[in-house]
Amino acid sequence: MGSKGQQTREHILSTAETLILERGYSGTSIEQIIGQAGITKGGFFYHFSGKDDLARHLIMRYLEQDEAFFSGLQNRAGELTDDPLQQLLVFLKLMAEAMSDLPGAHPGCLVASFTYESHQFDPEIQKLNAEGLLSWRRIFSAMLDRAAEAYEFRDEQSTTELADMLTSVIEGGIIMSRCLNDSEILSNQLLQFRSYVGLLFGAQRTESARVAHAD
Amino acid sequence: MGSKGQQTREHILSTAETLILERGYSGTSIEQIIGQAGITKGGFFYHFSGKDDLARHLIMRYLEQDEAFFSGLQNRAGELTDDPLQQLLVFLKLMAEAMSDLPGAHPGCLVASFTYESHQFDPEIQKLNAEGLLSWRRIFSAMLDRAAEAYEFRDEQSTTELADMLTSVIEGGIIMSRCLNDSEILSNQLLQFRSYVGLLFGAQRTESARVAHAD
DNA sequence: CCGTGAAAACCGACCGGTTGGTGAGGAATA
DNA sequence: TATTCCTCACCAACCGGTCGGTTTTCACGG
Repeated sequence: MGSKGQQTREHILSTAETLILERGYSGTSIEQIIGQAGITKGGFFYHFSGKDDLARHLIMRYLEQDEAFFSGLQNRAGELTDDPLQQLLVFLKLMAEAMSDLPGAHPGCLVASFTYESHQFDPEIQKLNAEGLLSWRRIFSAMLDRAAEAYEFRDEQSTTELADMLTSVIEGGIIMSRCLNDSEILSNQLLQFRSYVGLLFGAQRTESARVAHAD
Repeated sequence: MGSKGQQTREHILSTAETLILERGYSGTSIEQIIGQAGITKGGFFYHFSGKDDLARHLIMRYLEQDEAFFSGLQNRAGELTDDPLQQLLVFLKLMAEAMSDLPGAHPGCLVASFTYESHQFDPEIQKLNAEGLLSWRRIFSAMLDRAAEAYEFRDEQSTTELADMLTSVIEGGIIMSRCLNDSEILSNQLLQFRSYVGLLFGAQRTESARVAHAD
């Protein structure tokens, strides 16, 4: 499949992503990337026109992979249950398990990394970054809307805000997991959010044990 | 008060913090900092022994300021109500208002910024960073514990996980607010978390009306 | 199966500019 | 006037990026 060039290109991208998540974008030199990837400067600049070009391809790749990951979980949840709320709860549980299964702490989110260095990037990359967040909002709020339609929503909580809360909890959980080097935190936070959703929808059980009883 | 030197030192620190939150630590050169602060390189190195020394003083300063901010909110909440749960809910509301009142999006959290560049820093700074997160966990879980003692906690949810959720929601909310340039997101996320706490403690309504009545 | 030629993939020396950092000395301050 | 505070010229290392040249790859005619 992938020609030699495509393989190298992909190898550069994945090496660069790892390094950048550890050291930041400005803190990662092209020399470090090529040293780690085992190629030379000329090889790098054959594949990318410059460092910004690398950055652009990095987020695009990251957003694609992330969306594939989410839709994979969504599909599995859809196979396991037909109820929209249950699908959401299963989705969250699966994600929590996936995060818990990671070897070591979560490597980090490229969108967050770039956001904390936003002045280094041209508007195009910043826009891609923001669109990533918005696409997650879309994915999550769509699931919430389906659940809200099937069940009656306890109050008029905006599904957008709830969707954003999931993103927030993920981003914040990643930071805490990394900083404290405790991979359980992110997973626990996802389950806390799941519990919140359960309470909001008035669902009676989330886990094997029951969690809440409304009113 | 502050002697001339102390003033300059403080000016360097605040200038550096602003720049670093925009551009990252590695992405901010000493020349940029001194250019913005209006001093020369020699002046900078009179106050700090190097860039890492600046970084160390930056987080220490940041953590101090942050703890002062939190305890300020806690005191105000303590003045307004005696009930521990109400204090927590007021605390969260005050924080949400403070975040909403910010001109533009939240400038960012230095702990998060450093975490996404962790390989640039020596273990001492990483430890300071982690201790910052742990101190927030302590502050928040202490408030939650007081509320849990006064009210009976619906289930055995760990207050530590809840405390971490507040930190997560703040960190994640900051990222979203900055990336989407929407200062309301962070504030909304805090209110979502407040609503979760209310539900967990069995409180039925959240807004200006009364918030909780135990069982 | 081989040879071949052109395009694709890669190398590494080199460049100008920037980086973090130094040190000798001058100005402000108390 | 002694200490504190700051300036300025300078440095070696490193940065992103260029470029002329070499190797690999592969379709295609023999």
